[in-house]
Amino acid sequence: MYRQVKTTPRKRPRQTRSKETVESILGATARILVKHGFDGLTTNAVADQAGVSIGSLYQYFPNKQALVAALIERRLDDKNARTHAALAEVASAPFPVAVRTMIRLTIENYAAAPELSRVLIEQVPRVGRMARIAELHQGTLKLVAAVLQARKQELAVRDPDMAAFVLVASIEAIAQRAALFQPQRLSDPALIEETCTMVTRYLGVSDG
Amino acid sequence: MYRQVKTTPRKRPRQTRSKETVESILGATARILVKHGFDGLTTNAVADQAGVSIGSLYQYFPNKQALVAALIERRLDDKNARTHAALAEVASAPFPVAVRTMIRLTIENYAAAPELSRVLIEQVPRVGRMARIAELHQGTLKLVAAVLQARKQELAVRDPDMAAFVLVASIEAIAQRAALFQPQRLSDPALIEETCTMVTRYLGVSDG
DNA sequence: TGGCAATGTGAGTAATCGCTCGCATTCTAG
DNA sequence: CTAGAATGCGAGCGATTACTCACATTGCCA
Repeated sequence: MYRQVKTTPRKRPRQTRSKETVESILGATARILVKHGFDGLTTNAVADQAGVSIGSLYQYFPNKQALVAALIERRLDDKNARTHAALAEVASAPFPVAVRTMIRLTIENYAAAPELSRVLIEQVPRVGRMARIAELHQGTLKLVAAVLQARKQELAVRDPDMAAFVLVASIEAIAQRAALFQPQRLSDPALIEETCTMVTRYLGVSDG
Repeated sequence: MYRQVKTTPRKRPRQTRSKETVESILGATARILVKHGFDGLTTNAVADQAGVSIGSLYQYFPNKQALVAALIERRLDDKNARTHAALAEVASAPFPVAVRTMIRLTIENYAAAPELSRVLIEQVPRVGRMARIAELHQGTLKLVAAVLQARKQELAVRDPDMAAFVLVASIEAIAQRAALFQPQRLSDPALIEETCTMVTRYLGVSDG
């Protein structure tokens, strides 16, 4: 689709002040991206918002795309860490508890910054990271499938891989759509309840 | 987020040749948008691809955004017509049949042009139509909720509105993710089977 | 056939914006 | 304290692209 651009940093910040500069730049990038999209994300606007000079910006980021790539990387790392921690936490919990926890955490994750999530995903065809996303996503599916496989005796599941795919897609979509389009549902306990109901009934476990 | 741009046509094609011109322009727009994204969608590139002059393009479209807006409109109209036809078709069918039909049609819809679907949705913050999308989406939710409400006696559903939200989000996400990320699943009968299983178990009806 | 409406053309303009580079300032270690 | 590394600055350049406008061609109807 797109020719890939280099997003490797030119220089890495060593001093405190330069680390703060980079943080300011990335913070400004996120704010502008959410508010104005990629079109409104001019490097001069970022530098202005961050309170640094345009030359400083280019010290640490080789081009505009690299700004966005850095945000994407951070977000993927964060999400990956959270997912693994959550899965580790519920690995041996009873299914109803595990299901509820995963759903709750997924909703919380999207509720935190729905617009930023959305707009960053949209930049992927432009700045890269599709392979990383696919890899992390596959990783999550494998973990979920492994959990389903290990406890297949207690579940009404035919194919753990397919079940993992269907469930992950559904839970993520419910969380994302609520966050983006129906934020009032985020504070309605029924959102988690109904999502749990759907999952537990599908798995054939009673809704603890 | 964005300042809205005018996307009203400057002139409407009357003769066959001008209608063909407009079709060529929109066809080229779709192809370039899918292949290169909005960045690569220059009006000169569209005119080249369509085999028309840049001046002709501006005869019918006041600006670049209007090209994309026209594609979005078409897609929304198409999807809306399909959804309503499908819902009318299954309104009185037994639930297992109705569920299977809706899932199959949703998957087929996304399977037809997954990349174009994705990239058009992403242009909405840029060219408008969010209100229209929300309206159509609400319409679909209301229709589904009405069906669930009308047959609540036979379903294990607590709140038809919430159930409609959860189901529509899930089915659409499964279809979209399969189409975009795991196209091999599109030809696997288990995809429809498992999705049907999830829905019918959630609704508390037997999986005809 | 002729006149007017419909349609098509594309060179060129003005604005925007990504990015550079020469210079200035601050920090750190010997 | 000094020298060199680290960091910051911003005017300005060159490339790109959305769009115009004066002119040309085709279609249709009386």
